[in-house]
Amino acid sequence: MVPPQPTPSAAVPSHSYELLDRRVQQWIYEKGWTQLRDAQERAIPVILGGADDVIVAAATASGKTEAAWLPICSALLDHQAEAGVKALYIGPLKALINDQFDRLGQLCEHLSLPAHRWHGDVPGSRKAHMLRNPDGILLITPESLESLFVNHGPALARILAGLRYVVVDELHSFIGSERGAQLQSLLHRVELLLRRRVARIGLSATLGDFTAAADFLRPGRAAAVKVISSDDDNAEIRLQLRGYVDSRPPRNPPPRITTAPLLEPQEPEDASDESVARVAIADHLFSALRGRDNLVFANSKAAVETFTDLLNRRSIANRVPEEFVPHHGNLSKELREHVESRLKDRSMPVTAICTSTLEMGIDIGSVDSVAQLGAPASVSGLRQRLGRSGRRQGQPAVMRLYVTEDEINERTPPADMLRSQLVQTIAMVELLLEKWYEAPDTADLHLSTLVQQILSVIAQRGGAQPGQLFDALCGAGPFNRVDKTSFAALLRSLGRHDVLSQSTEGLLLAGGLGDKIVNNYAFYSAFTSPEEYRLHANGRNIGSLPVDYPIAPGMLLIFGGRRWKIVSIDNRQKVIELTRSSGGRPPSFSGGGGEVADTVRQRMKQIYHSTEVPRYLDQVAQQLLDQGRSAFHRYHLDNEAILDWGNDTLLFPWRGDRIMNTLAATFTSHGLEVGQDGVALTVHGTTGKALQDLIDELSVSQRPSPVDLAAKVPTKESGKYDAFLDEDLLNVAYAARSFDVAEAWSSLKSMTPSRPQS
DNA sequence: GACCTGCTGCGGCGTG
Repeated sequence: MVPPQPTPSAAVPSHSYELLDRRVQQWIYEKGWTQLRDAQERAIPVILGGADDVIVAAATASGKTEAAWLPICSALLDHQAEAGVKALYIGPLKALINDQFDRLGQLCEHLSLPAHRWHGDVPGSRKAHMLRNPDGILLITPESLESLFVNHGPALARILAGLRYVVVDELHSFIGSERGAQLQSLLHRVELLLRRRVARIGLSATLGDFTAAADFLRPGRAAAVKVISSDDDNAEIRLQLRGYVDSRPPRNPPPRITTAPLLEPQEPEDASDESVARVAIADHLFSALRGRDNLVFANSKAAVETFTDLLNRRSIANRVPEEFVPHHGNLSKELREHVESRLKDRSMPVTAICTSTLEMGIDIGSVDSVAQLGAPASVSGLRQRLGRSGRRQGQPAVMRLYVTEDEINERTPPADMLRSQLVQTIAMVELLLEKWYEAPDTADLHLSTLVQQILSVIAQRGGAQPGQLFDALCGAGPFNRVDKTSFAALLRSLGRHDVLSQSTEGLLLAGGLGDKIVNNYAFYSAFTSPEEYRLHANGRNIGSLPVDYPIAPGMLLIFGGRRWKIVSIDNRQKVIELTRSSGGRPPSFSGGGGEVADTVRQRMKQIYHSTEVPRYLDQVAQQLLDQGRSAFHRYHLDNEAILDWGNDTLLFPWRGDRIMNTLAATFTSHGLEVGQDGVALTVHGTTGKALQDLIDELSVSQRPSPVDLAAKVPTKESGKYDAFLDEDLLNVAYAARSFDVAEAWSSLKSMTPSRPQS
C-alpha cells in the first residue's frame, strides 16, 4: 500500500505560503523546498496585494527574484483570460535576462504561463511571435522597451493591456545615470499609455539609501514605497591591505605606458621597464591565488591586460596550467562567455582579472577570494566586489587590497608624500566596515535623455503638442526638475539644430536631423559609446579597440591576455587584423572615472590626525601610513590648508570632488590657473599669501550663482545629445551636475583664520 | 589615472 502523499501545504507551513496559488505551492513542493526564505516570506503578502510599489533589498542568492516571481505568478494565474503582457521584467544586462528567462521558464512552464524575452540578441522571429501573441511575462532591456515605443507605438497599449506588475532588477545600477532617467521615463510612459498606475517592484542587493531608491522607483511618492530589507548577510570578512613601493628601474628616460599605447617590438620577457611594484604584486598574486577560484579587480582595462600577461608568463615559466584570464568590456562576447563558463565550472581553478564587468549581473556563484588592485573608486563598488566571495555557508569573505606608492626622492610632490592612495583606501575600508555607502547622485537634470525622450514620444504618437510633451515628461514625469521656461528653451534649441520642426498647427515633429537620429538603431540607448575598431585574429573576433592614437601594421599589442602584432588595418570596415607575437603593450582606453565622495575625503583627514594603525595593514602599508602621517604634520596640514610649493601653491580642503571642482572653477574665474590633483588643488604661479587673501575675500563675499560659475567653464558637453543644447541650458545642467557652491563656501570659511571681533 | 551597459527593420541570398 502506498503511503499517503503529504499535501503541498504541509510541506512548507507558513502564512505566506498559504497565500500562494495552489499551482505555485505545487511547484515549490516539487522543488523540495522545506521553507521560504526571509525575503520571500515577507514579500509575498505585500506583492500579492497588488497595489503597492515594493523594494526587495536582499543579498544575492537569498531568493530575491523568487520573492518577486512567486507572488506575481500566483496573482497572474487569476487573470489568465485577460489579453496582453501581464508582467514586465526589466534587466540591465542581456546575460541577466537570459539567466532569469531560464530560471523563470521552469516555473512558468509548470503554470502554463507564457514567458518571452526581448533584447538585441533575441531572433526577430521570437519577437514577431510575441507581438502576435502578447501574454504572460516579458523580460526586456530598457533599450528594447524604448524600441517598442518607437516602432510599435500604436500597438503598444494593446500589447501591454493586461499589465499588473513591473519588476526592475539590479535597481541600484540605474539610479542617478542617464540610463536610469530613461528607465523612469519609460515606466511613466507605460502608465500614461495604460491610463493607470502599475505596481513597481525593485530588486537589489546593494542599496545604500532606501529613500533615494524609493524616490527613484516612484518619483514624488517615495514614502508610499514598501521596503523589504532582509539583512542576513553577516559573513565574516577577512581583509588584508598590502603596501608596495614603486621604484623605476635605472633606465633613462623611463618609458611610460600611458604616453605610448603601442610600441615597437621589444624583448618578450618581463619588460625591463615593468615597474618593480607590478612585478612584486604579480608575484604575490601568483603564489596566493593559484589553485583556487578568484576575482582580481583592476582599475582599468589596460591594467587587466598587463596583469593577465604578467601572471600568464609566470604560469608558463613554472610549467603550470594557465589559470589567469582577462575579462573586460572590450573583449568579444565569445571570450567573455568562455571566462564566465570557466568561473561557473568548479572542476578547474580559475582567476579572472577584470574591471567592473564581474561586479554584478551573471550568477558566477562564490569565489574563494577577491583582490583589488589600486585604490578603490567607491565604497559601494568595494562592497559589491567583496560580496563576490564568502557567499557559501560558513565561508568568510576574503579580500586583498594592493596599493602602490612611489619611492620618495627630492622631487616627490606633497600628494605622493602624503601616501594619499593608501590613506584613501584605508578610509574606504573603514567606511565599508561601518556599512556606509555613497548616496546615489541624483543632481543631474539629464537633459540629453530628455531630448531622446522627446524624440521618442514624437515617434510613438506621430507628433506631439509642446504642452503634451511637457506634461508627459516634465510636469508629472521624471524630468520634473525642468520647468516650463527651460523646456521651451530646450525645444527652441532643438528647432535651431534641425532636431525638431513644427507644423503650422503647432504640432512638433522630428526635423531632418531628428529623423535621422530616431531611424538609426543607436537611438535606443541613452548613453554614448566611442567608435571602435574590431580586432580579428585568424578569422575570429577577439574584441574591439577605440583608436584615438596613431596605429600602424607591425605594432605590438597585448589583448585578451595574449600578445599580438598588427598585420593590417582596414579603415573602411574598421577592422584590425592581428597575428600572435612575442612582445606587446597593453592598449590604452580612454574613459571617465568616478567622483570621490565628501565623506571619504573627510575620513582621510581624520586618519592623518589619528595615530591608530588598522590591523589589516601589512608591514609596508604600515610604513607608508607612517610616512604619510609624518608628511601631514611636517607640512602643518593639521592646522593649515595652504602649502607653498615652488612657484605654485597647493590647497588641501579635504572635501569631495564636487566641492573641489567648485573651488577650482571659482579660483579660475578669478584669473588663476588651477589644476585638480586628487586630494589637492594646485594653483599655479601664485603665492600662499595671495591665495589666502583671495580665500579671505571670497569667504565674506556673496556666493556666486552656480549657473554663472558654469558659464566660465569651457567644456560642458557630456551627454549623448548635449551638442543640440544651447549654452544657457548646458550651464544649468553643468551647474546641477558638477557644483556644490554652498558646501564650497563653507569650506572656504573653514580655511579662513577666525579673527577676534574688533 | 579614469568602468559598464544597449541596439530595428528590411532587403538579399541560400537552404530545406
